[in-house]
Amino acid sequence: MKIDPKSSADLSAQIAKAIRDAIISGDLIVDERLPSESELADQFQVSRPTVREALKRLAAQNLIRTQRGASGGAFVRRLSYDEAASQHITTSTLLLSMNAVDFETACEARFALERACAPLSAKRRTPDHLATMRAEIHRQAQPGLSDERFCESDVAFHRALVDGAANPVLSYQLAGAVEAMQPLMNMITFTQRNRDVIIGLHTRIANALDAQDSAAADTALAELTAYTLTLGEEAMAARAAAKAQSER
Amino acid sequence: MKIDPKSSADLSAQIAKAIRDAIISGDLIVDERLPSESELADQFQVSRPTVREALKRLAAQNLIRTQRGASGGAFVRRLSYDEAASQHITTSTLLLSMNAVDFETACEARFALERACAPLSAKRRTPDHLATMRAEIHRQAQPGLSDERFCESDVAFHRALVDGAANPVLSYQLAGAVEAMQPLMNMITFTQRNRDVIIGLHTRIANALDAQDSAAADTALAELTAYTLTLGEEAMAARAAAKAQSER
DNA sequence: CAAACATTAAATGTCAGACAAATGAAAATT
DNA sequence: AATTTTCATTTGTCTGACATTTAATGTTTG
Repeated sequence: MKIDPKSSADLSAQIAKAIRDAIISGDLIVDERLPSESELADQFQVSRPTVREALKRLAAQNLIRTQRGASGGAFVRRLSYDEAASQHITTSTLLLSMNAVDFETACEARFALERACAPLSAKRRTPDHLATMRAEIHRQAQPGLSDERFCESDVAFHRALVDGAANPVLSYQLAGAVEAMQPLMNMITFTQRNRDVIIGLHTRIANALDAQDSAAADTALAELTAYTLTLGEEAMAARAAAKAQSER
Repeated sequence: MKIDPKSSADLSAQIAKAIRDAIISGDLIVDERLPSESELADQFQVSRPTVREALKRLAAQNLIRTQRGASGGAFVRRLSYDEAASQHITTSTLLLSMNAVDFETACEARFALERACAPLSAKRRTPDHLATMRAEIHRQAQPGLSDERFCESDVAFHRALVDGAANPVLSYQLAGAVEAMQPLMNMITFTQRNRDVIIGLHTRIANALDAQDSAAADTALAELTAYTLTLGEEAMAARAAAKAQSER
């Protein structure tokens, strides 16, 4: 584990990279303790604050955890699915908002990926998944539900669908696509009619998964994709019109 | 933007969270300059090293960039697709290796997602994508190619397939699934016969996309999935046998 | 002897102040 | 007018110190 003193990059960035590489390559294994900050400072020939900045970078990526006190220190952390998913969601959300990704692109990506899960979910969904989906459908039908809550429930429904595939890697990957859509979905105003259509399609999807009918699930998902796209287009058009109005 | 002095969490973590939230909520926009480190230290009532640790956390997530000198400082950074994808790949790879994800699970996830891209790719692939795929197929057929290079080319082929869908969000999401599989694929020893089968399937996929025949592409991908799975199982069985041997 | 308590050492968390290095802008010079 | 010099600002790094947490050790006591 060495750094290049001639490099123009920050020392803390170099040190972080050196340790990160050691973790990725397997030189440092899960729950192994890193040398203390003073020892690392000696090893890399830098001061302790510089080492600390490097460790904070790694902590931000959930690669290490630190513990105070005697026999404390920095330990290589086992990355959990939940943590990885939450990181992934944050990054995806920021990526979409900062690059002004249009509704169509995000929507297409999300539903394409979800349709990939449907056949597996039809095969493996448990009663638990079905119950979650039906509970969310019920919630979506409640009168007086705000648009935001409706979207939240929509996300929960689709996550249950994805989780039904019983593949944690798939769930992790999909979490980013599904959750990152939420800010975009929140721009839509859902009329009662809109909701009825969506709830109807959700019900068809749940029934199809219940009957382990993969083809029916796919058809319903395709229809939901098309419908969501038209809703999104309408919302974007309405926004554009409102903007033109305010600028006049 | 405030922090809770009573919280047990590190001050630098709290400050990083406060700034991160401001970025996510849109209070801080792309290319906006943050206050200088001394000013932030005053605002949050902490010392400059503490502020610096917080900023390094954000830098590790590519949320800010820093510039030295007069009129320098920390600026909110636009997250690019490439950066987000590379972060996603690192996280996915670590997640798989640290949690000892089995070949079957990862493989299933990867191909399920890829098959979701195939219809879109059949519709939109450009001559460029087809050329890349054919070039990689040609590379895969070269004699004396190491297993590692073969896998590398395989990844390049599949990324071209995904990119053919012309949906950057999809490409970003898939990058994690495809690249993270590489370490697992590297455990496989590809015989000439194995390679021939894979190259044949790759050719069928390229031809199908060329002909914009989505169904044919899906069939070939399904066969490739099944074949890769058997190869993986054999490799894992061989590994287990070798281990049993060495323990005897 | 065992359990409760006090002590201690090691480690991270935080702070204060200083200097180095980079950099853009203003001032001085040619 | 163009070039060079100076200068103020800001991040990068270092030194040294103190606070806080925590486990291990030692001590006392029932």
